[in-house]
Amino acid sequence: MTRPRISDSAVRRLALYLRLLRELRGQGVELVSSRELAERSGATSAQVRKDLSLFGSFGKRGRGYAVDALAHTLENILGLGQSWRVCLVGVGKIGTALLGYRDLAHRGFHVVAAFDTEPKVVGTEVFGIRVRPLSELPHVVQQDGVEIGIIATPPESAQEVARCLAEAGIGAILNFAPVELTATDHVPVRTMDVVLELEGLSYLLATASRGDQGTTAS
Amino acid sequence: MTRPRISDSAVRRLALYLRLLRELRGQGVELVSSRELAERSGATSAQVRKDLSLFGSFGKRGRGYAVDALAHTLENILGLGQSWRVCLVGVGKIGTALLGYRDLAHRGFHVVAAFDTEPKVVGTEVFGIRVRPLSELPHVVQQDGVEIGIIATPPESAQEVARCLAEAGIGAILNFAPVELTATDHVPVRTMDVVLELEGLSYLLATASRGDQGTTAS
DNA sequence: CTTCGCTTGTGAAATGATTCACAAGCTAGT
DNA sequence: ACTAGCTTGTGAATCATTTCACAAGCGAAG
Repeated sequence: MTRPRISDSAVRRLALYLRLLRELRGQGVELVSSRELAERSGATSAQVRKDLSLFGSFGKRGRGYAVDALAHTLENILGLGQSWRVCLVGVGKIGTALLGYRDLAHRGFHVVAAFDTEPKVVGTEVFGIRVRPLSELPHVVQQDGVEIGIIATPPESAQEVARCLAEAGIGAILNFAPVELTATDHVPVRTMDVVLELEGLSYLLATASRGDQGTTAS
Repeated sequence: MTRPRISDSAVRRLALYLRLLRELRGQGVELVSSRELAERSGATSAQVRKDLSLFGSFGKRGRGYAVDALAHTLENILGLGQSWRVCLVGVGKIGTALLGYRDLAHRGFHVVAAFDTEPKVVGTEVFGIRVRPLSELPHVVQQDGVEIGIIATPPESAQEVARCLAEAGIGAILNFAPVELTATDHVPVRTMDVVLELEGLSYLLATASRGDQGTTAS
């Protein structure tokens, strides 16, 4: 019941634990140890216990954690007991792929509106969602109580769209455009950038092939 | 010229700096200060200087950093002077979107092969890339020297594909399937998970709407 | 009822990352 | 040549996260 400051990486791990717990629940498993959760999530058992203990004591010593109860607790903490209304801005290739991604709805994220500026796209239906002109965004977000906005526009427009979403009272933004979004005070933004991830891998490859011919033991 | 251990987040920032530097270079800017880079990248100026100083001294006191020279240095460090060969496994919605994403090639990541198991897709051409049967993966990866593999399969197959890529001698993996990949020793994996990101935002929304009515100052 | 094996919960220690603060140094202007 | 105004590079300090290590507790078995 305490509400501690909790880091991004901790939240991510908690979401991962929840995913595993749901899977285990589906398999009829009733108890799971921190060691087991750790193995499946790539963390250490101490880390798992520390993460979970932030919010209280949910485990039974000697036995582990009750899968179903812990799943419900995490759902509460993460706000995943309820479902969220999401809107999508930018129905290009990525946007279309997202609209067709059934898992979003299954996991509680319902895309209730989509927007674009391109006249060829506006008015069409994509995977059952009608594409509206961007100008309707403020009205729809307020009217329908949209909580999360996904930006899948070209990078040039992303900042402007973010500002627009923020002004319309959106609660959070998931950004696929490869730019750093600023000036969205109070609205948390998370950016997913394929190229940036690839560049991170490039660094590892480059250092591995250069000096780091280490670990050539045996 | 030193090769320090460098954290993931630092690498990400360096890639971001590089992106900004290239933009500035395109605008004809020759010098940039740490303060300016910081503003545009969302970091602090001290952070920028610390990051850059890990690899040597590139700046001129009183003036800043030479845009072009620093860009080249970062390209070297990150391995982004060269181009990389990438293969894609899983030509579904996300896979198709990736194949159509021109920026990958522009940034030096060339998709040279695509694989799938679905008979309807195998043999077709998607955005100019012929889709091959998965069975050809080991041969192609070795023959063409593919360095990076992108997994865009359903989660059930992802682990198996990762193992296959690793055995074929791939250097790194970018994973879009919502599972933790293990058993790929020595092969770095980076996972991009839309749902996990949304769940992170969900946590923020949930805590914001619950107790945390703080910062309600006038 | 006692013992044994296993697991949690958690202070304390270690490690890692970021911020501070300032000496050193460059450039332009006088 | 000197001063004024910026900016870098970096040790030290702060802050955050992860790992360690172990007492406390549970349940099964005898």
